[in-house]
Amino acid sequence: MIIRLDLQSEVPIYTQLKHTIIEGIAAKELAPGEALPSVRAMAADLGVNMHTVNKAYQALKQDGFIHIHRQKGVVVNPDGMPPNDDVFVERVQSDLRPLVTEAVCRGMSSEQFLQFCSELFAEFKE
Amino acid sequence: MIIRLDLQSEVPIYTQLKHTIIEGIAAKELAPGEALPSVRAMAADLGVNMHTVNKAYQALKQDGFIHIHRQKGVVVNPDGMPPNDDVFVERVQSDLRPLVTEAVCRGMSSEQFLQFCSELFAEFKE
Amino acid sequence: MIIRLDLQSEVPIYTQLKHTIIEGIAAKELAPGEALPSVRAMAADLGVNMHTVNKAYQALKQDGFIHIHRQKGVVVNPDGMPPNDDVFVERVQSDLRPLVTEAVCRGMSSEQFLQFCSELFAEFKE
Amino acid sequence: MIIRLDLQSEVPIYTQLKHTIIEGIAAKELAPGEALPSVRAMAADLGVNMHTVNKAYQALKQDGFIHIHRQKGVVVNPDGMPPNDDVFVERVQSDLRPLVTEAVCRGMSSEQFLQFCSELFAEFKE
DNA sequence: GTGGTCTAGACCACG
DNA sequence: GTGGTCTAGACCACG
Repeated sequence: MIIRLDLQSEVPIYTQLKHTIIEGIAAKELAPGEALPSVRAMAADLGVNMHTVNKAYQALKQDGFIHIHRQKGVVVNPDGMPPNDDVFVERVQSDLRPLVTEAVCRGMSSEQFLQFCSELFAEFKE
Repeated sequence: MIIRLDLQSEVPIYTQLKHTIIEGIAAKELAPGEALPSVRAMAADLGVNMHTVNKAYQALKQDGFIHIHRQKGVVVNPDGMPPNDDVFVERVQSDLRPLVTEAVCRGMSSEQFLQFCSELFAEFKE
Repeated sequence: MIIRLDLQSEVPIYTQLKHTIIEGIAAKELAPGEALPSVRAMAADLGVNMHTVNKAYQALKQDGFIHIHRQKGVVVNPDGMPPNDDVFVERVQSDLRPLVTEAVCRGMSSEQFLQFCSELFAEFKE
Repeated sequence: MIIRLDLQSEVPIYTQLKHTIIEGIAAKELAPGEALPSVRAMAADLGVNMHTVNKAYQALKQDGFIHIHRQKGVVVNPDGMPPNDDVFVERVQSDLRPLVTEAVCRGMSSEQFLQFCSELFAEFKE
């Protein structure tokens, strides 16, 4: 799994890393139960600090995407992913809102917007 | 136009304000050429720091949503909205990506996701 | 509010700080809406690192005991405390279990144990 | 005696093992003088590291719950359990304190809390 | 070896 | 000024 970070981005490195790992799971490059590099190994790989990786891992653990075992190290949650619950639905809706309103202002059609969404789903849903 | 800010949100207040104003334009509550309250007045209204309002206004000006005149004050861009250009398209796609990948992981169907997008467009496109 | 930390303790400093703040709320020394010292001020007061205080604050925020505002700084949750929910009930039960089993082994009577609990409640419930 | 470990728990495995063995003694599943599996056998049974079992056993020996003989192996202390001394009383009180203060904050009644304690004692005191 | 905790110190976004 | 992020480096508990 190739991880590319944009150190110049507004998006914090740990958030980028979190997103990339979730993307890796969505793309089935990372299977449930599969091990992730240790905090130190990942940090060395990416050339970032251990704590930055740890922050991403803790956030992923908090959300239920990964488990952090004392023994096995870090693994993708073998019991499946966190659910499509109300909290997530609300987050999707509130994250979409400013994107859609700006699209409306700029004259991007709903068709084009939906097309982008569909293409992304197609990229991950085999 | 009623502006509700969530002071506990992770989203910076100036970003929330920017989003709300863009939403106001999308909803046609704010028409091109229409005046917005001065930085000072808006700050007093919302009970937030003048710096915060100023930052939101500057960002909106930068993106072409509003004009800031010394005399006429702040107005919604009378010449129309900024375009649906490549930069925006790329931003939409890169903002949608982490949302869609997490949706895929959590088992939210593309149909449900697209439905949310459609509903948002329906809310603003009369 | 006087905070005493035991730097030699097995209990991490940030956990001790978390406990002390919860105790301060239980003792009504800290009222809902009341401000706590900033991360830096608290760290300077206690002679510990900013990050250690921040970790305690983040944990308290996560559990709903405090709010961290960009503007007002850190305040005791003005909307009241987190609820006595199932998760807490289970935590109480699972934390009590090893304590009670060892008490049984050592011949501490349930009367004495309950007495200790009652005294603690009496100390905080006015 | 069935030992269930939660490998995902925050509680160290050796602590969980220690707790379980003390619980076994409290439940009279393990009688004074009764043999426990060797470090090696226990580790194999539980699928954990020998170091982990050894650490639990050493801690139990330190506290006076078990004896470790070169020849006879590991046995529950035949001379009875460690006493209900001041050190234990202080530990009970200091362990109860953060639990009770959080219960007070969350609005758990002392009655409910005491009830949980009583139920646990009832489970072990026949 | 691995994650957890802690420190010291820096820069930046936010207000 | 305040919290958020990030780095570099250290020690320790756990396994």
